Amino acid sequence: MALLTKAPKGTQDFLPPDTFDWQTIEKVLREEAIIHGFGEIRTPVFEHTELFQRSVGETTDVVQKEMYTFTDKGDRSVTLRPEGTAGAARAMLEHALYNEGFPIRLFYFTSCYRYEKPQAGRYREFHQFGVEMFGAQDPIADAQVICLAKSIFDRLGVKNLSLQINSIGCPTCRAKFQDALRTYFASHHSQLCETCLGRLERNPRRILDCKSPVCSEIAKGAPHILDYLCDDCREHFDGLKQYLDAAGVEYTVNPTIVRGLDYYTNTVFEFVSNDLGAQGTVCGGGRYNGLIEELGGKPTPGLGFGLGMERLMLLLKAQNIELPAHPHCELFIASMGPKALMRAFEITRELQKCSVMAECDVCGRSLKAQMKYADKIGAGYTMVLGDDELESGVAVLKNMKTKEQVKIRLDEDISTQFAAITAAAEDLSF
RNA sequence: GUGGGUAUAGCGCAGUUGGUUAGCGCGCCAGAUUGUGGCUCUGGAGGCCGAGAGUUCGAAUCUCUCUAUCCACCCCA
Repeated sequence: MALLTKAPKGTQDFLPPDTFDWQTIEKVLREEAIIHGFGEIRTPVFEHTELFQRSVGETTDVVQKEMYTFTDKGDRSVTLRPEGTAGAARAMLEHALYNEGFPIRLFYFTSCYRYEKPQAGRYREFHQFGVEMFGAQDPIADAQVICLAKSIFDRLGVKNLSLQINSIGCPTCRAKFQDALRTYFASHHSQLCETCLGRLERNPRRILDCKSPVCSEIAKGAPHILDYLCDDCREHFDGLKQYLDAAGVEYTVNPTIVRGLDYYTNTVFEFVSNDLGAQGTVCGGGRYNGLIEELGGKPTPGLGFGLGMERLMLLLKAQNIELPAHPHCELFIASMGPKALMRAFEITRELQKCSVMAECDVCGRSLKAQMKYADKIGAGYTMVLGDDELESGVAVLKNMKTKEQVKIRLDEDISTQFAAITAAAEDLSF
C-alpha cells in the first residue's frame, strides 16, 4: 500500500452498490418530509464562524473544540457546519421566509463536520437528514415533528427504537433548576468525579448524564427538572404528551436527556437504539425558541431534529433490514470484430435512450470473456453480434436465467421488440 | 484530549520455539481445439508483511517510537 494518501481520518468513501441504499433511504426521507408539508432547503457547507458560536453556544464542546474553523483568503473566519439548524435558521431569516406566513417547514440533507475522535457511529464528516419548523409555539407542532421521525422509522421497518422525551424548560425555569442542581451537587462535592467537578462549574445538568457509578448514584437524588418547570412550560410538556398519546406514539419521559447545543428550550427528544454500540442516538432534536432572536430576528419559536444518516444505515444493517438491490444490466450485447462492435455500440445507445440498461463490450474482450462478464454483472439477456447477424439483420436474444432464445430484428424498432420479449418473460414467470 | 484491541495481496485470513524464493480462500486476468456465461481444471498478475529505528549471523515473527484503524470514555446525529 504505497498510496500517496488515504481518505482523511474520520471520513469515508461511499461506493456502489452501497450508495444505492443511500438513494433508497433518501427517497423515503424526502417523501415523508414532503408528505408532512416540508420543503427542501440547501445551504452552504461553510458559514461565518460567528453563526455557530452564537447559535450552538460558546461554551459547548462543539464550538469549543470540535469545529473545523479556518480563515479564508479574504481574512474571514469561516467554519464547516457542525450541524444543520443554524444554517437553515440563518437562511430563513436572510430570505425573510417569515413573510410567507407561518409555519415554515424545511428539511435538508447535509454533510456535517466535527473534529472528534472517530468511533462506531461517529465520524468527522457525517450526514444528517434534518427538519426545522418555524413559527409554531403550540405543542401540536412538537408532536408533528416527532411523528414525522416516527413515520420514517416505521416505514423503514426499524425495530426496538425507544423515543425518549424531556422538557428542559424556558431560560427562566431552567435557571432556577440550574441553581437547585448546583446547590445539590455542591453538597456532594467531595464524592464527585473529576469530570463532574468541572461540570459543576460550567453546566451542572451534565452531571445527571455521568456514567460513573458514584456520580449516577448521587444524581438519583438530584432535583428533577420537571419539578422546576414554570406553568407555561409544564402546560406545553403536558400538551405534547397528550398529542403523542393521541397519535399512538409510545415514549418514555427521560429527565436526564440534556442537549449539548445551547439553543434548545422546552421539548427535547431522542430516538435511541441498543443495536448501535455506544452512539445509540439515531435522531435527536427539540425546540429552540430563543434561536431566531439570538440571530437577530424577531422572537420566533422553532423546533426540529437531526437524523444521523450513517447511524441509520448502521441500524438497518444491524437489524438485517433488506433494501432493494441495485438495478443491473438488462441486456448485454456481445460482439465479434470491429463492425459488429460498432453496431453493438449503436444499438446500446438506442436502447439506453429508451431507458433500457444496455451494455456492450468496452474492453476488447473475447466472446467468451464477454459472456462471462455479462454473467458477472447479472445481465438479464445477452445477444451476440457477428458477421452472420450483421448480414441477416437478425440476432438471437438469450435469457440468461432460462437459457431461452428468441430472435430479434436489428432495426430501429429493437427497443419495442425487447420490451415485448421481457414483458412476455415476466408473465411466464408468474 | 484519555484508555484498550488490531495492522500480512482488492477482500477474508494462515504463517509453528526468530531460519533462506511469504502462503491459502474469494475476487481479478488469460486459456481448456477455432461464434456463447454459471460448474470444473490449468496458468498468470498482484505484497518493502502499516512506517521508522533497535536486538540478532538472520526479523512478518522479539523491543521501542510513530502512524493508521477499530472499540470505549467524553460528546453528539
